[in-house]
Amino acid sequence: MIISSWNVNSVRVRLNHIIQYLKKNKPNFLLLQEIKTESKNFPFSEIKQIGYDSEVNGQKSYNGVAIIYNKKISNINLNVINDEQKQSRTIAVDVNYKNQLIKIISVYVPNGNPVDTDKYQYKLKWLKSFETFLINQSKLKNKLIIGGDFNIIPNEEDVYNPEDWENDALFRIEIRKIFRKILNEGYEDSFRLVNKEPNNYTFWDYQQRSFDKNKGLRIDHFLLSKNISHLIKDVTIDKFLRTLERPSDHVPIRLILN
DNA sequence: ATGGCAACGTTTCGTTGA
Repeated sequence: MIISSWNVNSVRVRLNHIIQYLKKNKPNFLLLQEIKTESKNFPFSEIKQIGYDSEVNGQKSYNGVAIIYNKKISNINLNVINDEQKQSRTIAVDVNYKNQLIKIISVYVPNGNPVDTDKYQYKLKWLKSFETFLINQSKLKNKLIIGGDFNIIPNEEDVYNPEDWENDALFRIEIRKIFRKILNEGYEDSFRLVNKEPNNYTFWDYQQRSFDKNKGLRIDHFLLSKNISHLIKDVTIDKFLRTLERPSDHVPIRLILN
């Protein structure tokens, strides 16, 4: 089974890239973030034409997440946590894989900048309640795959110039500690299980030729509950998508399961 | 070569993102 996750920065602008990606890589699930549209304007029929169904938690202008899939799913859940600002940042489905029930979550964590505003406080509170949800799931011994834009740079090797980012909402110690706490509660950063090399990024800013200079960030992640981490065969970053005309500033990450 | 983002909504600029 193949599961990909991609912050597309507008599903309507990126539709051709998405279709190209589905045809080429044939993931069974594609988790989207920042679709930037209401659910009713999601391109359901264009995606259905190439054999995929879609579940959508949309929002006008900003945020919005979705799951595109070609497997039998159940238990669709918009909003796995209570979002105090009612922003569309999570969607989950269950799938039966090798006789075990696995919950697949597409997540778009708040950015949190600037750090001296309520946007940062919102990120902190949001992450705390997401952490609580994941701890509860862990206690229940549930099997989870969480893919998405976490807006967290986990470590120094995940950013081109760490000293420039020390006080940024993506890299503050306080934020990185929450990420570590989640891992300590029984989750695996799947990419780091298969690749220890620095400078592997999933995002490059549109500005200042960041992609050409490889000035990027690793902020898109696949976390797996440790009770299914043995299923991880490979995790790749599909950097090619950043070279297309009018790309998203993020590229997909792709999880291949045994 | 010596500069330089993009998407949205309502516009033709302000806001947001990372």
